[in-house]
Amino acid sequence: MGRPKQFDPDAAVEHAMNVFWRKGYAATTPQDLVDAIGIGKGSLYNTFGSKHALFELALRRYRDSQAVALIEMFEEPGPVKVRLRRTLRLLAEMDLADPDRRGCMAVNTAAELAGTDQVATELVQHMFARTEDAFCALIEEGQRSEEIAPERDPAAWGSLLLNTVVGLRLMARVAETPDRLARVIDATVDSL
Amino acid sequence: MGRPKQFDPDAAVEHAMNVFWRKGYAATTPQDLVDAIGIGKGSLYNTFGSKHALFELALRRYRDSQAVALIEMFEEPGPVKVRLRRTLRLLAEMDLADPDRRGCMAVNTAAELAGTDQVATELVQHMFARTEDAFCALIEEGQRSEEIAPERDPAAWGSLLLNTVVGLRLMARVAETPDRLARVIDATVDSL
DNA sequence: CGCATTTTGTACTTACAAGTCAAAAATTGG
DNA sequence: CCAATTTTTGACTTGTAAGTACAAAATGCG
Repeated sequence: MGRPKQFDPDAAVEHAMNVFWRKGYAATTPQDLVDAIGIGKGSLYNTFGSKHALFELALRRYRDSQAVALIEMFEEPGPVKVRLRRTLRLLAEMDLADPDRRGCMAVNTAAELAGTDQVATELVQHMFARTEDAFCALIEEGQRSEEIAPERDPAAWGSLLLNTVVGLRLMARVAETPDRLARVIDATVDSL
Repeated sequence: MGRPKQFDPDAAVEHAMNVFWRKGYAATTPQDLVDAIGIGKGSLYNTFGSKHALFELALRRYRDSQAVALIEMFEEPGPVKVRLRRTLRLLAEMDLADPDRRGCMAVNTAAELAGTDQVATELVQHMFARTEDAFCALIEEGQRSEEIAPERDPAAWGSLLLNTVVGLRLMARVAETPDRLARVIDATVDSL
C-alpha cells in the first residue's frame, strides 16, 4: 500500500552507475545524481539513504553487468588464443569507443577509494578475483585442448592476464591512439 | 625586498604531493594542505594561487622524482633481464611497503582526472611515454647483447612493460598478498 | 629612521555538498 | 469515502570548500 514510486529504482541505479563511473565518487554530487535520474532529492534519500549507499548499489550493478559481459565474450566458439585475443581487442575497442573514456569502473574505484572505503575495496577485489579465475580457467582449457603448453602456470598467467586487462583499461583513459593497446594485446597473446 | 617567506615553497610542494597522492585531487581540501604544509591559508594562496596550480606543481614534482628513480634502478650493472626483474620487484615491494598503499600518483591521477583535467592528463601521458621509452631502450640493449631474441619487437614490448607496470601499481592498491604481483612479474620476464 | 614591498594570520564571503523535514499527493484495505 | 501508509516536492539546515580581504609584521633601501 502507500503511494507507489514514480520511478524505477533499478533504472535509477543504472543512471547513478553511469554518473559515478564518469566522474568518480568524490566528484559526484547529489545534484548530479538527481539530475541524471530525474527525481527529487527527497526521493533519492528516501529510496537509497545516502550517496554512499547508492554508490555501493551502483558498483554492485557494475560488477554484475561486467561479469556477464566477460563470460559471454569467452563463451563463443573457437581456439582459446583466438577467443582471448578477440576478447581483449573487443574490450580495448569498447573502452576507446566510449566518448567519455571512462575506462573500467572497478579500476577507477580502486585508484580512488582503495584503503579508505572498505566496502568498495572488497567489491573491487572480488571483481578482480573473478576475472583472474576466468582467465585461469581459460588457460587450463587451452592446456586440455593441447593448444597451450603445459608448462605455463595457469595461476600465474591468470594473474598476468588480469594485470594486463587492468593496465589496458587504465591506459585506455589516456591513450591517444589505439595502436599502443593493440600492440600490448598482440604481444601478450603471442607469448602465451 | 619585502618580507621573506617563513617556509620553503619546495618543501611545501613536497608535502602537498604526498597529500594529493594519498587522497586524490577532489578529496583533498585546502585545509588538508595547510595542515600538512604547516602554513596559513593566506600563505598558501599567496604563494600558489589555487588548489589546482599547487596540484600541478605536485604532479610535476612527482614526475621528476619518479623519472630519476626509474632510471637509477635500470642503471645498475648486470644482464638486462636480471635488471628488469629486479626493478619490477623493487617497484612492487615499495608499493606494498607503503602503509597507505598509495600506488602510483600518475596512475591514480589518470583514473581520477583523465579527460576532465587537460594539464594533468598531458603530464600523465608524458610520464607514461617516458617509461615506455625506457623499457623500449632496455629491450634494445638486451638485443644488442644477444640476451633477448631479435624477433621481439622492442616498441611492442616497451608498451607491454609499461602496461604491466601500470597494472601492477594499481593492483598494489588492492592486493591482499604480495605473491600475485610476484607471479605477474616472473611470468612476464620469463616470457621475454 | 622612514618607506615601499612582500608575507602572514585571521576573519570574512560565497557557493555548494549532503542531508532533513513537513506538508501535499497518491495509493490500497476496510 | 475514510484511514493508514508511503512517495513526492521543495524549502530549509548545517557544515565546509575554496578563495578573498585586510591589517599587522617583517624585510631592504635611501
